[in-house]
Amino acid sequence: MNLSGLSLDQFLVFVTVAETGSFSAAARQLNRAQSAVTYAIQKLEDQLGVSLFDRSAYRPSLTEAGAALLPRATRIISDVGAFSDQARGITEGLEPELAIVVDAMFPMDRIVDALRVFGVRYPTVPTRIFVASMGATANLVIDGTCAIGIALSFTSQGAELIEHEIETVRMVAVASQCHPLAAIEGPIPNDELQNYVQLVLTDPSGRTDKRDHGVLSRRNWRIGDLGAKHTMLLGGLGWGGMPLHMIQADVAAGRLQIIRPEEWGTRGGDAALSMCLIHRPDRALGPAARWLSDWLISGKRGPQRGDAGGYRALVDAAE
Amino acid sequence: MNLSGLSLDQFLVFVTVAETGSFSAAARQLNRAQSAVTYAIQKLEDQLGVSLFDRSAYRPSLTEAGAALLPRATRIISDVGAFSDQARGITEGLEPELAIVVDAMFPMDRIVDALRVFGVRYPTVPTRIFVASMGATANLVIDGTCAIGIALSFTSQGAELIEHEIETVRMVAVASQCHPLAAIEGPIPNDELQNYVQLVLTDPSGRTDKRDHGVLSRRNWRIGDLGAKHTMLLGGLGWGGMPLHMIQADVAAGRLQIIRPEEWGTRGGDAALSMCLIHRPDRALGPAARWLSDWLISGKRGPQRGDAGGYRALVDAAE
DNA sequence: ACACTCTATCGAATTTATAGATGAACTTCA
DNA sequence: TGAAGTTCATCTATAAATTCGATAGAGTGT
Repeated sequence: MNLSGLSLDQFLVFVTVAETGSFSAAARQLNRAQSAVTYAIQKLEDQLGVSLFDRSAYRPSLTEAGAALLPRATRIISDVGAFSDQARGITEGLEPELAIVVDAMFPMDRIVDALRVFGVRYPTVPTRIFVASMGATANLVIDGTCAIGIALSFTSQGAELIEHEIETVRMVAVASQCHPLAAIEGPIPNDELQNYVQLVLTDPSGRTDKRDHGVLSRRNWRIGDLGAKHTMLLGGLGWGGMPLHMIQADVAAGRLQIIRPEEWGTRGGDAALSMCLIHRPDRALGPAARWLSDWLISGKRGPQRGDAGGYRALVDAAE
Repeated sequence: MNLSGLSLDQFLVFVTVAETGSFSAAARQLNRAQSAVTYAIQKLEDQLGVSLFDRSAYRPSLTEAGAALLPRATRIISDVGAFSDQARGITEGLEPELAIVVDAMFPMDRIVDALRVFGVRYPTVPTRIFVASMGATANLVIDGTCAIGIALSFTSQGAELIEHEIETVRMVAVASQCHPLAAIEGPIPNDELQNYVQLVLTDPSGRTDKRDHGVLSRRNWRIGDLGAKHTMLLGGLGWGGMPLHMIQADVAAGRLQIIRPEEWGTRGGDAALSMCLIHRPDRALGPAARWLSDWLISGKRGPQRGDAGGYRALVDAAE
């Protein structure tokens, strides 16, 4: 990698001259002698082999080449600004980056919504989002990969994790429209269900392997990924439980049909899983993580697409 | 704007040390003394107030802060590389940037396809795409705003522009499914059409105002924008001509119905407009513009989404 | 015509980066 | 376990760069 001797300062001077429209004005703005500005630009032009400003008039004007190169220079300067902003944030106690893990069953638009506001509130904190299933979610928090996680509450049992309930996800059993079970109205008895393949989300982590939740059929296909399960349900490979919010569109479009296993109905009405925000008690959350946790726990919603206010509304929401 | 005294060289050293995993190795790679590398990193850490490497072990390792800041530094370095690549391209005769204008009727995916390959062939040439209607297209080429344009051939008549035909666009008359005309099968006589509003694309530039193409009705609504015309047709406000490729999906979905004005049918079968690539004869095209022209004139297609080969195929297509 | 502002240039002073040498800590390998 | 080879921090002298301040020539505006 070769920088051909270019320096950041040259870019800054280039951008400043382009903005102010004059070498002298740029010098004043940068608190430097005008000759320093002239020197910097001349050297930059020498190094690039390109003339950036046309000095034939009283005030210099960008050449075609200068105009074409300016956007890249501006971007470099603003990236450097972002770099030092982030560094300053770190010195002031902000976590360098924030990793979170979200259970695949959790409605992703809640997360997207929160992160939209988060990005405005903490522009310098890079975030890393993992999506995992069941025990794997808690594991990423336990091993410290992620500062906070959103998981099914029972998956973190046994580990010392702090839980805050933030939402319940309604689970429904569904089957493809073309599946035999879809034709049955009303509660479906157990022994009928047992004739068909049940698609069961399996825990790749082994943390909850012992427990099986709502497994009614003898013929189980175990799938590690909720998206894959979704696809298989759509493909008519079997029946299985899904979070309501993920299959609502399919039900409305007639691609999937909600079915009512007898046992699910009696056992506590419709199945509702409670999702918790979890984090390790022995690791203090940084300011950004704390803010995001509070936001999610409080159930706040940011301004929605189509709301009035635009970016301004985001800034307000971020306090 | 304050750069807090940061220098590009520091970023380069930072990235190099992170890549090589050692101060000494970085020094060798940069052809500098090891003390210079140590000095650069120390100074950077001082300026940021953040420790970037943990030197407690034999080999330095990135601190958490260093790891978080590294991506931004890498990006800055690569942006600077792009900047000097672009500058070098300009010195070697590449045009600083390429502006083209495309008639709204032209199938945009042809352009997107060409630009995908173009972006690989000429990564340093920023492109600017205008979309305009009728005479406005030619005007942007005539006044020099755009080096090349894609326009209906008749819109450039009278001006000295070089034309190359590259494609014909089939025009069809359509009306909303719920429009009375949609119910009529077979050719529709003129005096029947005259009872309904015809939506006519108007030329905002005045270049082709004299000529009216295919205007059959007495009741005309003139619209300056093809997308708006599309929307109005969908809304059932009238009938009008549209490029076939733009309304095919609507016809298939039953939102629009193709109708057959008697006069259109007799006058030269189905209306086909020939689209030309145009440019000024008195302005030599730069290498990038010439390449793009040749590509479009030759009717080449780049690798499509879903084709094998991925990025490699793009590079091959770009020669 | 006059005062003002602009850019280019020059020399001197200052700041900054660099190589090279040295020492302490660590790794590797026999 | 010991010897040879690395690695990084530190120091000094030197080389390179950037900066200022002054000056000159040219354009602007009143």
